[in-house]
Amino acid sequence: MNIGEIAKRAGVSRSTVSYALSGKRAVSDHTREKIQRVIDELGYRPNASARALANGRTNTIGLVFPPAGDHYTGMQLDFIGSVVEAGATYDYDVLLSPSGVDSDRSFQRLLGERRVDGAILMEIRLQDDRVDHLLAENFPAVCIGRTARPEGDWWVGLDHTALAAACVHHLADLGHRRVALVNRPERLLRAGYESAHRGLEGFTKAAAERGLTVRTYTCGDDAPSGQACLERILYDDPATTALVTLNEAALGGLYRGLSHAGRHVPRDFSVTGVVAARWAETVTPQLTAADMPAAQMGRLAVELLVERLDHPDAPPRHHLLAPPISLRASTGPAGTGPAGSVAPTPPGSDLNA
Amino acid sequence: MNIGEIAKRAGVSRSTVSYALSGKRAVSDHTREKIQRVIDELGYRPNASARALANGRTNTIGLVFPPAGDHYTGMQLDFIGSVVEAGATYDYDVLLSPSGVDSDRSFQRLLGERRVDGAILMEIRLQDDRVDHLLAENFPAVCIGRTARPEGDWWVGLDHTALAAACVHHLADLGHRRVALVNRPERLLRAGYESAHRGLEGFTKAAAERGLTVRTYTCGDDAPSGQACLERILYDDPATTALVTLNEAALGGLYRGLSHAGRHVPRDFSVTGVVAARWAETVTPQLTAADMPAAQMGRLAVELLVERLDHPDAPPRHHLLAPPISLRASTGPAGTGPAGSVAPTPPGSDLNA
DNA sequence: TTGAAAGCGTTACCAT
DNA sequence: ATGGTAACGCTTTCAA
Repeated sequence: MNIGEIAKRAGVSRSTVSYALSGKRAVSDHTREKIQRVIDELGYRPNASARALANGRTNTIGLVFPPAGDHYTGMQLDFIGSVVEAGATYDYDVLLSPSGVDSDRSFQRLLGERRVDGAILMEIRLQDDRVDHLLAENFPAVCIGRTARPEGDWWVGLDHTALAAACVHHLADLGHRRVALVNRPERLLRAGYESAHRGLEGFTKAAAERGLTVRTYTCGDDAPSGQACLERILYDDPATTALVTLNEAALGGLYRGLSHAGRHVPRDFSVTGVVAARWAETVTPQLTAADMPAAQMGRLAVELLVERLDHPDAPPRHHLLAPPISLRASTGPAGTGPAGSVAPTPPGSDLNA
Repeated sequence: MNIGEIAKRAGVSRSTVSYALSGKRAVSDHTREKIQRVIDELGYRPNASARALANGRTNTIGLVFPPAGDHYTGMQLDFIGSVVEAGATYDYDVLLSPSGVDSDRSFQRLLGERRVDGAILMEIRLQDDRVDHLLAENFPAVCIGRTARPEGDWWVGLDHTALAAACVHHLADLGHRRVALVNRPERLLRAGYESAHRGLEGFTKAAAERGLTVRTYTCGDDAPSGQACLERILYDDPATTALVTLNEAALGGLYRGLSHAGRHVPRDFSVTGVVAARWAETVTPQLTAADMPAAQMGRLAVELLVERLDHPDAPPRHHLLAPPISLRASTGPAGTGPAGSVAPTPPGSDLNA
C-alpha cells in the first residue's frame, strides 16, 4: 500500500496525491475528495522513512539524558512526560536517548544517522561534550540546563544559585545557625553537573553572607542513601537544626533518618530544598521548597526547539527561571534543640551512589 | 556526506561500502581497512531514513502509554526507564507514544507510518482497542499487562489477582478484620484498567474467603487524593485497621492521612499493597508490599519483542509474574484500635482524579 | 572479491 | 490544476 497505488485507484498522478495530502499545492475539490475517499477506504498512511528521506525531516525530536543505571528520579520523569506531551501537540514524536556523553552509541545514532530533526538535552554538565559537539555542528538543540558558558546557545535553565541561596536565607530568617546541604551523588558532582555545582555555590555564598555554620554532603539518589546521609549529618554535628536538599530522591530517606533520630519536623529540625512540587507534596510534613517547575521547563524547551527548527537562522533564545519558595510545612523557627538528644551512632559509609 | 562519497574516496563501489559496513558479504581485509579509514576520517554515518526505506527496518521500537494529563506515576517511570535501557542493549532506540486509544494521532503515526519495527504497550485495559488493532494487523507488539483474553498474544503481566489476594491474606493472618482497598482512579477503573480490575477481584474474593469486612475506594493518582481517601475510609468505618493500596501515587497521602488521624503505622493501622520496590522504600515506615518488578518487566518485554522481531513466525510467548510480599515495616498485628479515637470529620469530595 | 543497477516510497521541481 | 520524473541515500540482486 503506497502512494502509487492510491494514485492509480484515484486515477491521478502520485504527485497529485502527495500534494492533496500536504496541501503544498492547490488541488481541486473534486480531485481531493476522490483521493481522500480512496485513502479512507484503504487506510493508507504515507511511509515515514520514505518521507523523511525525501524531504529531510523526520518530525521526531530526540530527548537525551544520561542512562540512569538503576533508576530515574522524579524530576526526570516530569521532564520526560512534559516533553513528550508538548511534542505531541506539535505532532512531533520523541525518541529517547540514554546518553551521558557524546560517545554513547545512542547519541551517535540519534545525531549522526539523522534520526531526529533536533534534540533536547537534560542533565547538563558545566563542561558538556554533548553540548560542545552539537554546538560545533550547529545541530538544532535546546538544553534543559546551562553549561559554564551558555551564551550563544539555546536553553531553558533554573537559577540554582539563587534557589539554593533563597533556601539558606529562608532558614537564616527563621534563626537557624547550623545548616547542612544534601547534594546529588559525588559522582555527579565530580562529573560537573550544573545543578549540583551552582546549587552548592549558591548555598555556600549565602551561608557565608549570613554567617552560618555549614557542612555539605553528597548523597546517593535513593531513600537509603538519604537516611544514611542524615545519620552522618547528626553524627558530625548534632547541633544541626536544618538542611537544604538538592537531592529529591533522597528526601524520603532524610525524613526517615530524622524520625529515627527523634527529631520532629519542623519543631526540632527544618527541611527545605529544590524539589519538583509533586514530590514535595508527597512527604509528611509537606516540604517547603523552591519548586522545580519541571513540566513548564519541558514545555518551554519544546517550544524553543520548534521555533529553532522552523527558523534555522533565528538568534539563540533562552529562559532562566527562578521560582519562589513555596511555604509548606517542613520549616519553622530554630528551637533550642531537642530536649533529650539521642546519642549518635557512627553511620554507615555508603552515602554516595 | 553519503555512501557514494565514501565509495568514491575509497575507490570502490557503493555496494562494497555497504557490505563492508554490514558484513553481509565478504570483503577483503585490504578493502575494508581502506574504507574504514575514509569513514573514520570523514565521520560518516549511514542515514537512518534511507536505510529504513531500503531494508524495511527502523531499529526503533515504540513505547505506547496513555497520556498522563498532568503527571506520570512512579511505576510508569520505572517501566519507561527499563525499556529504554534494555532497548539500548539491543541497539534499539525507543520512540514514545502517548496514546491511550488506537485513534490517537501519535498511535496512528507510529504504526501506520511504520516508524517503528515493533511496539510495547503499557497500561493495558481488559478490552483494549489498541491491542485489538495490533492483533488484527499482526503487528509485532508486546503488552505489559493482559487483556481479558490474552491467549495468543505476547505479553508480560503481573498476577494482580493473586497479589491483591496475598495482601489480604497477609492482613487476615495478622488478625485484621476490617480492611479497605484503595484502588486507582474511578476513571481508570471505568476504562477497564487491568490492574485495577484484577486487583479488585483478588481483593474481594480473598476477603470473602477470610470473612473480612471490607470497603473499596477509588482514589486519584496523587498525594492529596490519598489523604482525602484515607479520611473517608476512617469516616466510613472508624474501626478499619488496615488497607491495601493498588495506588502507588496515593501512598504518601495515605500515610499523611493516618498520621493526621493519630493512627500510628503499624501499631494502630497496617498498610500494604502492590507498589514498585523503590517507592515502597521511600515512605516511613517502609511499606510491606508485593513489589511490582517494573524494571524486570520492562526488560522482559523488550526481550520478548526482540525475539518476535527476529522470528516473525515464532509462537506467542508470555511471562506471568507473581512476586512474593516483601516484609518491611508497615504491617503488624491488629490491635484493639487506638485508645482515644479522634472524632472523624466529613472528608472532602474530590477523592477521584 | 567486487561492480552495476534496480528498487524502497516519498517529495518537489519542471513541464504543460 | 495536474502529470512526469529526478532526486533522497541506502540495500540487495544479478553479473562478472
